[in-house]
Amino acid sequence: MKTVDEKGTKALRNTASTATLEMVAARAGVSPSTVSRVLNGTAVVSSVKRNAVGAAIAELGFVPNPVARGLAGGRTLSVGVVAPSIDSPFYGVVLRGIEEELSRAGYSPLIASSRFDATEEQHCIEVLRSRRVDGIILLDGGLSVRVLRAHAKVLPMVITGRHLKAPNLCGLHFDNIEGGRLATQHLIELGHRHIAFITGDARHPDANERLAGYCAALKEAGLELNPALVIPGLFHEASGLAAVERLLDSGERFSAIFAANDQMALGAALGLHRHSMRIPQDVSLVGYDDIAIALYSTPPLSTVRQSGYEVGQLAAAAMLKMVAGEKPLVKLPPPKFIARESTCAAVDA
Amino acid sequence: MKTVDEKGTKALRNTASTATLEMVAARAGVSPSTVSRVLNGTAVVSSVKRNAVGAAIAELGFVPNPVARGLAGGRTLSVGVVAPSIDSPFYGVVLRGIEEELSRAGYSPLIASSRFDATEEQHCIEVLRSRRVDGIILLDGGLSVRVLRAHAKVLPMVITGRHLKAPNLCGLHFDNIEGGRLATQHLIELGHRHIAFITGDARHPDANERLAGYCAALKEAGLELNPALVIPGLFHEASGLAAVERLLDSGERFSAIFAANDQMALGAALGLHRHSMRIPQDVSLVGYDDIAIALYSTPPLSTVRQSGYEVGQLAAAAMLKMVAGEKPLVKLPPPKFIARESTCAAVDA
DNA sequence: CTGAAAGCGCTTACAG
DNA sequence: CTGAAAGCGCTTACAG
Repeated sequence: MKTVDEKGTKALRNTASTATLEMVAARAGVSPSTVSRVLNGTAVVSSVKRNAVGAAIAELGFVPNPVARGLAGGRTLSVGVVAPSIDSPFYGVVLRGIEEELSRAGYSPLIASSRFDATEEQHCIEVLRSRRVDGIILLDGGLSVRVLRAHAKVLPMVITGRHLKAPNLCGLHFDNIEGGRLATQHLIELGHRHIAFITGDARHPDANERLAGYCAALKEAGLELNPALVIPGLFHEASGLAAVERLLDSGERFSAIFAANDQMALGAALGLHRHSMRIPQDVSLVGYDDIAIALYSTPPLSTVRQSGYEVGQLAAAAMLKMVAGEKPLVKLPPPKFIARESTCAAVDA
Repeated sequence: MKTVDEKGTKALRNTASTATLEMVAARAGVSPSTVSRVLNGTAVVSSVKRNAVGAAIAELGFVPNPVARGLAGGRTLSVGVVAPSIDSPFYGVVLRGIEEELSRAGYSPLIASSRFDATEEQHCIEVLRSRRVDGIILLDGGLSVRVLRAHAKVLPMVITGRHLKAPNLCGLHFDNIEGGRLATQHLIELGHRHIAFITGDARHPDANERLAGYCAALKEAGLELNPALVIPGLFHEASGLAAVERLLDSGERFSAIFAANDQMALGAALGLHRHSMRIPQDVSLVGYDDIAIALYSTPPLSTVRQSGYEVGQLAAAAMLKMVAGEKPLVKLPPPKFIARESTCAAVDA
């Protein structure tokens, strides 16, 4: 981290809030309206005046005040983001992707946390709207399509985790079925026949789709689905740990575990460790998401990559398109299996 | 995640932006000035009018528009937060602490990421100020005291990772020396005599203080400091992994490793695993911070707890005090050693 | 292509 | 204790 001193002090002086649009107008010898027009490209302005305004802006170091813009009915250059949790390994990088993409365009995110509760989520949206955000990005919310549509009547909405294509409403959705299939296929190819699956929170579409992918892969391979090997989880580490305990208690035979996300896989890894079962020698383990720490778990976790950073970036880019009045065209990358060290060939293959 | 439907649609109607202060004034039969006064408690208002206003507010479901407030020179009820990174396991929960504390008081955080760069940090501050935030919380920045003081002249600042007590400026700082000492003492008490230390980024005060604590504990125990056992790290997993490789290459004898943060400890754990060294049987390992995943690493990591959530909460609370014109009184909890399963008695004790 | 004017929703001296 | 008025910094019809 570099140290800023003289530089910082200097920057302090010509701070954004000093110059106003009115001062720019005076300096350029035009009316405030004209300045506003060149700023927003909202009308054709003669090149002479346009240049004069440009020069005045540069000389004064003028930066439009987003607050005033917001009040005047224009854009606030801010977009609301409601995340179920701001400090999860997955949503954290999604937020980073959003923040970077947005700030590159001069926009700021206004982040609110719904704590995995739809009522809170609704409240967050209201708060954000009262702050005049130009649009709202919802990360995996629990709101119905009807409610979403209603919001989209008022301002552009981007929502992840769902397929949706209504006016002013854009859904970003990974192919979780394919991802679930990929992970399961990998295990099957390694010779595993008894593959346990730790589900995610069933209220989450992603969770059910990954399960569907697991089932599909088994079926394609002609393997029977053993319901006793499907253990409910809740997407967090503790539930992964508990799932392994249940699995072991059940006495069912298994040589591999596929957890519906990395956090549960990490919990499962600890559970196996507690019972002195080695990964992957005794049990192969696969997660989902490829969160940052997956690379540094011991052993490094094989997983399905679903880049949170990209989700964030694409969601922000879609929002930027929408506020610009253009149609967003989002194409999410397909899920990809990442083989690391938590999987190996089944011994009883 | 509960599903909201009818409820959501309803909430949509009486959205915050509908009623204005003017409407409240009309309904209560008073002037807008009076409404503003009861809203802000900025002057004594007769109880009759106060009640009338209160009733009107309730009936209309009025919520003041923060944007208008901001423009009018009042508070925006928002505070800027600049974090080196928004998706790190440590800063993530700090942000959550801030968000929860702030939103409880009706404030919203405006989060910007400096990407560990002081120039970026300066830029973030400017952006936040142009957005008229009521104050700024800086997480571990690289700005000089002079620059901070200059900013504090204009708006309240809270900064973590430093001891500072200037007007309008409040520093929150954990006792890292004590924390470093605690971790090292624990290892010494277990009989370890050759304890390696993986440092943090030296440009970070925390890093040096933890090192100082390590040195102090060795000295107190009458152990000599072996410089070859102090390996530079950068606070991320990769550097922890690399540090173990260097340590092993050096041929120095060691039975324990103390990493200046949990992320490096996790990297170190992988490094040891790669060389078939078991934790804690072959090498004891201690981290610092107690990030969420420390509890689920294999084995669960012994560490020094420095609650990021509390840092966030306290920083936000201090800011709330300052914007209210009161003196913040922050008392951080002392660091605490958390013994888990990555440490055990030295075999050659 | 360009200005003057009104207005966004609040706050804050200024007068009572 | 309370109003009328001006103003925060911009945008946007409305007229040319």
